[in-house]
Amino acid sequence: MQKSQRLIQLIMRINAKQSFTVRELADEFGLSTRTITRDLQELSELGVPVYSIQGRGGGYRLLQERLLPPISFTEGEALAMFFACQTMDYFSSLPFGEGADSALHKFYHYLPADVREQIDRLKNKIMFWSPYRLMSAEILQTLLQAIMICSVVTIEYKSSSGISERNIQPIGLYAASGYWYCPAYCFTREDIRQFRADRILSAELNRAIPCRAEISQKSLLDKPNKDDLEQITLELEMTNKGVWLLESNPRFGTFIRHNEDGSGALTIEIAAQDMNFYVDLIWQWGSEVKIVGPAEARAYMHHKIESMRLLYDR
Amino acid sequence: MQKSQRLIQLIMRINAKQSFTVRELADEFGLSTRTITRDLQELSELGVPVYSIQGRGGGYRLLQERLLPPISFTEGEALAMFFACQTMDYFSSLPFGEGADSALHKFYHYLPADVREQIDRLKNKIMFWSPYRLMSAEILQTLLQAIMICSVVTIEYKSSSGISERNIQPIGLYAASGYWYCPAYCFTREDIRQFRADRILSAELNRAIPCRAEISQKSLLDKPNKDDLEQITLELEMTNKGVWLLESNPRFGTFIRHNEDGSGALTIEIAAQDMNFYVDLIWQWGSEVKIVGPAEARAYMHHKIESMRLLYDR
DNA sequence: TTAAACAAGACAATTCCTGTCTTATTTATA
DNA sequence: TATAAATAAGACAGGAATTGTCTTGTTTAA
Repeated sequence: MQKSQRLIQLIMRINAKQSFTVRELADEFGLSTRTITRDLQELSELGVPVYSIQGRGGGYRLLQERLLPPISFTEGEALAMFFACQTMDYFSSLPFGEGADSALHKFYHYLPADVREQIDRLKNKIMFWSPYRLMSAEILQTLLQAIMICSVVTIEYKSSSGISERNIQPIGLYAASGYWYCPAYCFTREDIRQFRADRILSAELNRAIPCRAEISQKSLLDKPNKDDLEQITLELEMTNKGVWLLESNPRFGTFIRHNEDGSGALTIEIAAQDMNFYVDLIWQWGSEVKIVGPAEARAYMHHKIESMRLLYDR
Repeated sequence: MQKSQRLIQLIMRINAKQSFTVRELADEFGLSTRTITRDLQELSELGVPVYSIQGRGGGYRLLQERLLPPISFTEGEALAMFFACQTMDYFSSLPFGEGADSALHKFYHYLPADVREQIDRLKNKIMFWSPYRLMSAEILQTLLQAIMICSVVTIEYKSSSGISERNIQPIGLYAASGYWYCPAYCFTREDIRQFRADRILSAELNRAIPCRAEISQKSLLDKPNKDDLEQITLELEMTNKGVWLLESNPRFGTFIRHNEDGSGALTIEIAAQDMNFYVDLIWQWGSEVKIVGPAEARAYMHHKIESMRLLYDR
């Protein structure tokens, strides 16, 4: 193998190991140590971040960084990655938010001029607005670490009824509609609960409590099994505007039955225990969406209206 | 310059041009055409996607793709890019969603084994859930194209009052709380309006109408100047739970005044024309958040309560 | 103190790289 | 149809770069 090709191979090889000795590589490539030494020197001059440690047990190390071998991306891919990283920029509260920022710069810098121009044209024209940056990075980081090493975390959680201390074993983290959520097994409630990360006031790894193996196996994709819960049927009627409002709602959109005059109706099966949640949700649409049944849902609605009257009628 | 280093230079040079002849490069590097031919052959064997066209006007071309020179990323950067691309995956309705997907695979494939393992451990544990995928990619693509070439678009828009046809000149695209929005100059209203992309039923470039230069200059960061609008002061009172609810709301969170008993109050300046919008927003919190003033806001609230009573009391 | 690493110079043998020359082939254009 | 402008690729010799060996140092953990 010629030198020019060997150098590229070397980059990949170095990439795969994080630490190695000259002797090792020399044997691997069937070359003398002198040659490998020279190659490494050259790579170093070309910007590959390796450094050497002399002495027994020494060797070459990658500057705790990893290289990527020369990959080629298509223009579309490069664009996509750029904007993807820009998105991450807004997730600065995430442990690797910082990485995204620096990757973004490297990426941008090495792009061919015309792709860069295209990006410039779009830069201020496309945005992913997200309020996630409001979160404290520290707590997310603790949660993330707990997920990785399957540890229990002691948190202070601020629920509507006040602040309480709990031990939880986090299953994952997900961002949805502007908030970070952490599904976790709660040792107090002895069940899986969703915690909103911004309501966790403090979080600390707690190694005293052994973690539950069956919990650490779970992934975010495992849906809680709601089959065994009592189901009820929610019936709604919508005005024309109500239809328009609900059409784009991922929860209800697909269930709408359209009437000829533009109004609509909707029937959906929900878990009985979620009823109040759904009524509160539907409340936001005011008189555009009417709850027809069940009676308990209507009763809760009446109750809400009554408390509004009391609040405003004096 | 030695061959090994020249090859890396060559990659970058090729990257910058999309098309070139052997002669050109030979002059540029001060080498014979034969050498360059050999180099290109070698690069081709190393996976650089160049191809040649023989005959007059021929030359070498990059396979309509662009290469990136060998960049090195840190482990953190690689992780960030991976998750960023995964995010993009959910934005599959975006024109470059597909690119993100393929970039993701390339990226993942070339990562060193232990970084890959780390990603695997986190893959199902961190997610960015977004409902953007519900959007038709076609319309977003048309809008995006219009933004790039500064063209007018004829759209069918579904507002609450029905479907209408309009000519608009898009300024940008942004994703927020699960929807894509397109701020654009509306030729019908003769003003800038926000269009929700999923309510655009069809979109077609319309080159017949000349675009407005002052509009194509605008970026998403240009905030509409609301200084000249009439301002009113909205006053709210919250229960303990109301405080808890509003704390995490980016619109109100920072303005809360806390009382000793845990309840709170809030004063915020808003544009008079946005009042109904704000009252509708506050409505969702029911009796936890009370509007104290101005009188018009309370009147609108009363009106909403009354129509709810009528709807449910018969 | 020793063994295991890296650091780097010198030099000859060898390999490879490069330019030149050559012959073909392809393709657009006049 | 001829021509010019491209690529494709073989052969070969001279020169340049690469390589291995040998050597002398230095650093560091055990």
